[in-house]
Amino acid sequence: IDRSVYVRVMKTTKRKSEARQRIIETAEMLFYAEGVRTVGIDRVIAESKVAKMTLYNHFKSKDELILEVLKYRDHKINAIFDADITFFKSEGMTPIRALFATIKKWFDGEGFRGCAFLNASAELADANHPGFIFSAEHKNAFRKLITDIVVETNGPEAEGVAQAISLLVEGAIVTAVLQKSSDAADVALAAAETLLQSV
Amino acid sequence: IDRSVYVRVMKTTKRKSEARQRIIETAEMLFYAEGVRTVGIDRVIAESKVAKMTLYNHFKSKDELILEVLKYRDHKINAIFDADITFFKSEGMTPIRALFATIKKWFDGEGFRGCAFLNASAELADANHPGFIFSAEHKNAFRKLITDIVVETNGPEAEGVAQAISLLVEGAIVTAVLQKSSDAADVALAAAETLLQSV
DNA sequence: TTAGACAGACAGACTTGTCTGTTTAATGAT
DNA sequence: ATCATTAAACAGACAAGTCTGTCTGTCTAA
Repeated sequence: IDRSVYVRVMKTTKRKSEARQRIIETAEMLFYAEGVRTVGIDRVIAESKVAKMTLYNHFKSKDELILEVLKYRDHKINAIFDADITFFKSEGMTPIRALFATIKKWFDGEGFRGCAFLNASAELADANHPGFIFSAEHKNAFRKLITDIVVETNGPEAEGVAQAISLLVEGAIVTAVLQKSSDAADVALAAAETLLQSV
Repeated sequence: IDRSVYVRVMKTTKRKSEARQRIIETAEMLFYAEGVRTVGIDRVIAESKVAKMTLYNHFKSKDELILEVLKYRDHKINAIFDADITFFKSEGMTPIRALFATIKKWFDGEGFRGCAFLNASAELADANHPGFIFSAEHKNAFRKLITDIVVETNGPEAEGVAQAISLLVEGAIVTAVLQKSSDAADVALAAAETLLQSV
């Protein structure tokens, strides 16, 4: 392989990723805090200190930016959940309790405003929007995470209960937002343990 | 009291309510189907066949219209739920099963797009917006409805379980939207009955 | 030298909300 | 029974600001 090509690619990639990453992270923050529709492109470029054309060179439209931000948040939230669950398990919690401790910590975190994917799908209000479709996929993956945790301790016969626990978690998320309280996480955990006992 | 004043008030009220009601019903339909932010005032006046000033005579701003539409939908949905639950109970279902039959029917209904109040609070993205506050109150009332149904058959000691069932229902709503399926209602019912058995 | 980032003007469509003038329908008076 | 009055509704232009997306030109760093 021609070395100069490799160097150019690397340089390009590196420079690219700096501005692009700044845009993504700023947009993620703004979109989550104030909504993907409320926050305009001008706001994103101002706060990420980027030229407008830089943004439009990396993303062909706002809709594409929204999708990329959701993908970024998907990776980020998955990593946080993995790390937190691992930590709580290392403290001696059962996997289920570690899951709900992670959720409660999330609810109590500064600036918690619910699930970015539920919010985005409500805001987009269009089941064909790539962001809506991606949100549905994210939820499928999240349900699988819960299923793995349930099966880990209660065996494969508890797989059906995992579906119900997923509903408890989703319900707790939207309830926590409207109640401005993380109490729903406790209610959900108690119910989840009751359901698991009945397997 | 001066009779002419009374007459004038009546006339005013009656004329007023016709255009106002048309606006409210049209806006409810549009807001639910496409979102309160996506649908503009021009769209509402065009489809309700009303002059712009007529709308602004009845509602001082779009935000006020949103709030009034949510109040209208609150009454409407409560009436539908009451009627459907009563019907399903008359068919011999237990109150809990009647509740979930009503929910499943709602999910399977044409144009189901989730809970208007959850959608609105996500779209408004502002916990101080009157529409957000009203949505929280609506959810409190809905949770009370569930509690009453649970207590009706399982006694006051089941009140705690009602909180969990509320989470199952809220989770089922958002899940049904993303999965484009009413299956979540069945999962929620099965879990609710398990929880009630353990009281 | 060259590709990307920066800066900012600009187009064009869309937003909410205001304003003016006309039409409609119900009432009270003749 | 007809006519004048009056309040609401209709129709649509308009202001002022927002939005996304495009374009041009300069700067920077490898």
